[in-house]
Amino acid sequence: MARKHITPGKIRLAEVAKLAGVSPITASRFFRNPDALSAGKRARVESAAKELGYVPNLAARALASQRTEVIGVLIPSLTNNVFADVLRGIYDALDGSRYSIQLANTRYSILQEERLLRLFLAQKPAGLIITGINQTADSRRVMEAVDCPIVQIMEVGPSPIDMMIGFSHFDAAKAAIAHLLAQGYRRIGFLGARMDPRVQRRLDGYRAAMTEAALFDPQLIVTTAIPTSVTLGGTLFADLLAKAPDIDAVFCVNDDLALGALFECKRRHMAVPEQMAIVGFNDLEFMASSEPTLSSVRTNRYEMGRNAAMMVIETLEGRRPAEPVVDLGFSVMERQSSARRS
Amino acid sequence: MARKHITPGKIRLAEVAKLAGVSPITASRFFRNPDALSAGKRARVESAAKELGYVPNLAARALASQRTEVIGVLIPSLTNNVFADVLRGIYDALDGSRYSIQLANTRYSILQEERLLRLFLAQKPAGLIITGINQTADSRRVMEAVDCPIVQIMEVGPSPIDMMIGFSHFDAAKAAIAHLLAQGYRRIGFLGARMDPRVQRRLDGYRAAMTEAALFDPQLIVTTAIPTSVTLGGTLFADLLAKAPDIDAVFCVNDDLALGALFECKRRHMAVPEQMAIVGFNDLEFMASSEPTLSSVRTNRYEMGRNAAMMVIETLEGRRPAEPVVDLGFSVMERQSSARRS
DNA sequence: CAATCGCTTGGTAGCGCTGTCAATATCGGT
DNA sequence: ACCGATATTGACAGCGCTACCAAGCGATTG
Repeated sequence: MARKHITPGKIRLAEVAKLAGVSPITASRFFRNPDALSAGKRARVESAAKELGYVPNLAARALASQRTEVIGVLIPSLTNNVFADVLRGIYDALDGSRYSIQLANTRYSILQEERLLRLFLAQKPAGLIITGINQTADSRRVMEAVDCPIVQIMEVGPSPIDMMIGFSHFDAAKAAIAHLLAQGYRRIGFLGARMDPRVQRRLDGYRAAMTEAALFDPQLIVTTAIPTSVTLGGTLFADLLAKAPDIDAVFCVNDDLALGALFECKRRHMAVPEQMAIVGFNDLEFMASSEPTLSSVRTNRYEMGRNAAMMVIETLEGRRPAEPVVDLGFSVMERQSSARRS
Repeated sequence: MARKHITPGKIRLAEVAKLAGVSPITASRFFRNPDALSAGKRARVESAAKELGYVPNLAARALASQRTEVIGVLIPSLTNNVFADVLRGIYDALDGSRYSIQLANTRYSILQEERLLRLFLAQKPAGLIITGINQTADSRRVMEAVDCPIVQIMEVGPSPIDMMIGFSHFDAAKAAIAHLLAQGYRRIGFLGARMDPRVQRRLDGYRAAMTEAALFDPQLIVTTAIPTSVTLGGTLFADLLAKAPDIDAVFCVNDDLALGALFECKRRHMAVPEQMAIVGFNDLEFMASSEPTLSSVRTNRYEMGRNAAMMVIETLEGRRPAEPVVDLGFSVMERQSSARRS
């Protein structure tokens, strides 16, 4: 005998089948597709499984069926509130389903992403959720070759690998600037941190809006590769004021920067919005309850995660979503910090 | 033949072994314990694996070895910044190791936690990280029966299930109040939300400090079961002021509440700290850059996650940590919002 | 020089489940 | 009563890997 005898207390599918008086394969079917059983056997297997406290061995299942029930999720950051909301949506959608999540953090590196992707795909995931549309050419190739539903999240763009859900960062930033212009602001600064591809597209939206209004001026732009923080928002805003002391508004690529800018204004006794309008991005919870309340661009992060997971599940269950690319849009939340100029 | 023939392109351990000119079992050992091979074979297997792009099949490994290389992590919330930091620590510690993480969200329910725990343990995880010390009696029983390293995180207390890493929420809150008392504040309010066990212990710490100073007054306490938010901080603070208009300071069980209280002070044109001192808890990044800067109790969340994961790994590798219970402490960050009363 | 030891290596037999296909039961229609 | 179609069930083999045991081998020892 090659190994020690079977653990006596261990409950395997065979035990359940024997107690139910059916063959193991029938018991197996009960757990995967109960409708295929006759009502009588279904009830017998069910009660046998409950009586024995049977729990399927997922490793054995994965090995025999050559697939897993794991959905891989690749996100660039665990700290960022934005992804926390997306993740919550994903977990909520998968809660109670047979699928579980394998999470990995790319740290905003597409090379890391490629490495993690290969790692994931080698384990034959049931599906994949990946952030953004800027993968390496190799990553794309690998994903196109693989046979599982893939959803790109956080933004929409041309040529999805498979499915896609998000919104246009370009349009969202442009709309934020349009709002400021409509309120009468003219010298609108731009604050950007971490400059990942999506932030870059927000900058493009800003540039487009300002150029259309014939107000574009590179002096109005301050960016850095440093990860975002409230403190950084204050620092960058100070830099911006040094470069362009005559600005009357500032668009921040996220709400942390906006909050930092607000505090910096307070420190300088600049009235918001009278002397300085502020608009953020994402509309985190605190934006609506600061003093003054801060304008922002609301993005539907929870829904993005939730729908992405649901799109994967539906595809796996053969009900492929009618529309593979979903634009969740955004809305400009106009609050005190960008009220009309007096 | 029971199933279609082996996929031609598939690379299995056997292929690697053949190319390397060794037996499959020797190749297997290379991936699990390279030191057990002679230098020559080790190099041959290594280059064969690389040449073929071999990736082990984890399902087969788990089935054959009767264990997985998955560490289960049970946390109460995905949204809370505090857990985001802990998670980051865990992921960082496990990055590059053979272990992966299975995350589940208990939503602050110990019954959910028990359910998830059973689900996890049925899959024989390599280890387990679980939040807090308030598990159900059944959960405890189940965990004590299982043979894998378990780390309770976020707080320390008596009778660990296995290992434990955190700090005393009681002492931390007490220290925050001691600081306010030392600064001359006397009517110190308490703002609490979500009132989970750890927040409850912060309340106990507050009560102890106030009672010792003969300043305890139940009118000073405002709590709610509602999940925390900045907006809620403002609301609760307003409630507190209605109950006890003569307060001169407020201790908030987390930084979001503290920020909300600060904004509410601004709305009411109450000077901070002259008319109202504020102290938060956790010391999130923004506390140091608000205007005024906000005092808080710094907790070592990232380190907690990181060390917890490392404790699990070390135990798995036979180097059991000398000290199974680690108190990471805290520090009261004294900032403008609780400067000495003038 | 035989006995012993430690280190490496390999053979064998599953781990617990499911894909494939065949066999049987059931059923309505003619 | 017969036929084909459909619904249910089961037998078999094997998914890719590792636990267990045994054997080979050179070095060490009395």
